[in-house]
Parts: sequence; C-alpha cells; structure tokens
Amino acid sequence: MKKKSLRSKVYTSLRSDIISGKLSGGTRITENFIANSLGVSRTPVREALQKLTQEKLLVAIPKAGYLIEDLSDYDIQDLFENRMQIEQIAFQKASQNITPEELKILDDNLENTKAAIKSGNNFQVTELDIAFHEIIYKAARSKTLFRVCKNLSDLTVKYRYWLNLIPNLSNESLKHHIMIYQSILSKDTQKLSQALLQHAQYANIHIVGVMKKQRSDAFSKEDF
Amino acid sequence: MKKKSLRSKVYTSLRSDIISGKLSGGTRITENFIANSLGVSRTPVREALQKLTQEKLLVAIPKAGYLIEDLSDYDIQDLFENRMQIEQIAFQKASQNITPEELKILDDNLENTKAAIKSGNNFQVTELDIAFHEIIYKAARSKTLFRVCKNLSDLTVKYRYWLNLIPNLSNESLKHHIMIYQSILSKDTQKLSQALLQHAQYANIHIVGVMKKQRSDAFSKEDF
DNA sequence: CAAACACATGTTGTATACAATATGTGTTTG
DNA sequence: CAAACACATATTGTATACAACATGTGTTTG
Repeated sequence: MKKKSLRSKVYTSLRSDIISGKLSGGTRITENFIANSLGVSRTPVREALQKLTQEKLLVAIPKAGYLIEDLSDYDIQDLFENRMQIEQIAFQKASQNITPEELKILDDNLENTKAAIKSGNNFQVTELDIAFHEIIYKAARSKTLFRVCKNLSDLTVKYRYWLNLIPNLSNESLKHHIMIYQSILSKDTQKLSQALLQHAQYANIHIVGVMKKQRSDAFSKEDF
Repeated sequence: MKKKSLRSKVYTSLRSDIISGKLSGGTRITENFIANSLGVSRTPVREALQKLTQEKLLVAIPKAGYLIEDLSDYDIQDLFENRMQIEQIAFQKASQNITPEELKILDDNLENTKAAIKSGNNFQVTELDIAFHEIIYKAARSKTLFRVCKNLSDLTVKYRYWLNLIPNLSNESLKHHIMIYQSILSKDTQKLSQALLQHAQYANIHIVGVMKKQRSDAFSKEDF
C-alpha cells in the first residue's frame, strides 16, 4: 500500500463526511476545527480545504471559514440534467470503443448490484453505481470526457447516495443500468440515448422529495 | 480595487506565463524557484501550484517539483474535439435563452475583434475570442455547463493564442464567430451546429503544425 | 440615548524552521 | 571491477509562530 500524505488523508476523510451527509449542507467549519479534530496541523488541512473548494464541495467565506456547499433544488436539477447531456456524448463514444473485457466488468457490476440491493448494503449500491458509470467513461477513450464526467459524477454522489437509500429507487436505477448495458452491447444508439434520458429523469423526479426529507432529518438531529 | 492575496497574485502570474508560452511545456519548476523569483515565501506558491495542478496546467512530480503540462498532439485534438461537443449543448441552450442585450455584446465583440485583427493586437484577439465563447456559456443559463465549458476553455487558451498568431487563422476564426452569431440570432439549430463543428475542425487541422513550430521555437530559444 | 471609537476575539494569510523522502554520487568492499 | 552502501543534496511535507484582517462588543463621548 502506498504511503499517503496527511493532506490526502484529510481530504479523503472530509470528502467522505460531506458526501455521506455527516457534515450536512450549510454547516460552517474552520481550519482549526478540522485540524484539532484530526490531530494534525493547519497546513495539510488548509490544502485539503482548498481542493474541496475548487471541486465545489465547499464554499470559502473570506476570513470566516468555509461552508459545506448546499445546492438549491434548482441547481441540483441543473447538475443532473446537464451531467446526463454530457454523458450522452461519452456513452455514445463508449459504445463504439468498448472492449469485451469491459463489457464483462459491466455485467459483473450489474450482478453485484443486484446482490447489494438484496442485502440492503446501500453504501455498496452507490459505490457500484459510481463504478458502472466510470467504466463507461473510460471506454469513451477520451481524457477530456473522462475528466469532465468524473468531476460531474463526484458532484452528484451525495445525492445518488440518498436516492439509493430508498429501495424502490435503487431497483429502478438498476433497471436503467441494465437497459444501458444492453444498448451498448447491441450498439443501439437510439435505445442508449433513451435509457440515459430515463435514468436522469427518474433522479430529477425524486431528488426534490429526497432532499426535503434529508433537510428535515438534519434539522431534527441538530435540535435534539 | 480589491486587495489580492499573494496566493492569487502568484497564481495569476504563473498562469499567464504558462498560457502565453513564456514557460513552455515540459519545463520543470520548483516551489523555491518560484518563491525566490517572486520574492514571497513558499506557502502562497505551494497553494497556487496546487491549484494549477488541479486545473491540469501543471503536473506534480512527487518530491521532484512540477512540470508545465505538455499535451501530446493526440490529447490536444481530443481536447478541442470534445470541448466542441460539449459546447454544442451549451450553445443550443444559449440560443434559446439569450437576451437582446447579450446579442448586442456579441455583436460588439465581433466588431472589436475585426479591429484587433487589423491592428495586429494578437493578445487582444485571443481575449476577445475567449470572451465571445464565455458570453454564450453564460447565456445557456446553466451553472454546470458554464463551469465545464469555462474549464475546458481555459485548457485551450494557450493553443488558441498560438493559432491566432497566424493572421489567416484569426480571420478564419472570426468568420466562424460571425456564423455562430447569426445562427443564434436566427435560432437556426442546424446552422449553429455546423458552424461550431467547422470552428473546431479548423483548429484541429492547424494545431499540429502550430505546435511543431512552437516546439522548435522553444528549442532554439533554449539552445542559444 | 446614540454614535463612534477602541479593543478583544476569531479566522485566514504568510513566513519560517524542521522533518521526511527521493535521487544521485562517491566510497567501500567482496 | 561491480555491487552495495552511506552520505550529501534537492525537494516536497508538516508544524508553528506571527501578521493581517474582519467582526462583534463594550465603553466612551457628544
């Protein structure tokens, strides 16, 4: 195992807390607070916070710390909508360039997802969801598209995690993945386009309700 | 005027040196070297370098400094090709949402570009080129698309600057901008799509030659 | 009482010293 | 001579001290 810098440890830890909702949107944090919590100096913390700020997971408030980014419903829908549009480009290219080995990995991913849903391992469901998309990004054979898609994927992770907490929705998502897989397998451009559209629309339909629940949960946790 | 941090000064200065080619691709730099050159401590330099690394203008070499990113011809073409694909999405949305005021700004931009080409102000030609695209990004009314397009635009600036050094090419580019402007004005989806395609293709055709010249220039500058 | 000023406090910004690590070079040793 | 080891050097990584600055609070003053 590679030895990691404190900066990257702080980054990973903080990022996972933000994505999981442990640090909920709107929460204010400071360099010292994080440094003390993790028992390191401010230097690696600063650098991790700056990276997260650049990735839009945090917002820097001049001379007053940082806030956990809290997207409005409108911005979340914008994010999902346009991520899908850009994924359309990547997925179409992927369907031209994907190898049998990669198709096999996708197939395995679907099987594992089915099992994870059955066993109720929500964290793993989301991890597999992310992996599914990422395999296809890679198969597009474009550094540019990979980078952009990965970045947008990161921004949606938090919300996808919450969506997958609802069993019906993770099942629905799996169905879409299967449809996407089959479209790529048969190189059916039309069907692929439609499957992706459906995949994004289902998120857009449900995300508002999920966000409302998430916010009220965070609120009551705060109060009592 | 807003007071700027040293970090952002270092960032701006370094970024402009990279984009202008003053620091050419493949050059190695270290934190101390930059800190001494600019007369500041390593701290703000480090943070600026990390930001530039995240933006893919630099590559970090563990325990050995940084390299100015030097994309291969293949990667440059990938960048231009897929930036255009994503701009297609943004530009189509922009043509639906753009305001008369923004159209006026585009029109002014074209006039100013014509003048800048005539007067041979290459730096300004590129600045106006960047501004033209950015106005349209904004008109798409999507934070996500704006962010992605802006990021990809930044990555291409260096190359667009070199392309515009050749008078023929900046004129050709202006023609494409006029065509794009007219397509947006008349909301002609097809024509817009084609204009953008042409705009990107012309870059892809000429960039390899320009890069070859740039590299040999940097080489001879190094030697004598 | 209201306004303005001064000061304490919290927070980021910057400089600096030291630690950890990778790389190359010279020297030792079989 | 070749291999391995030790050491000097260059570089990033981290901790810490202090500076700059913004904000709120209490006190002074008209």
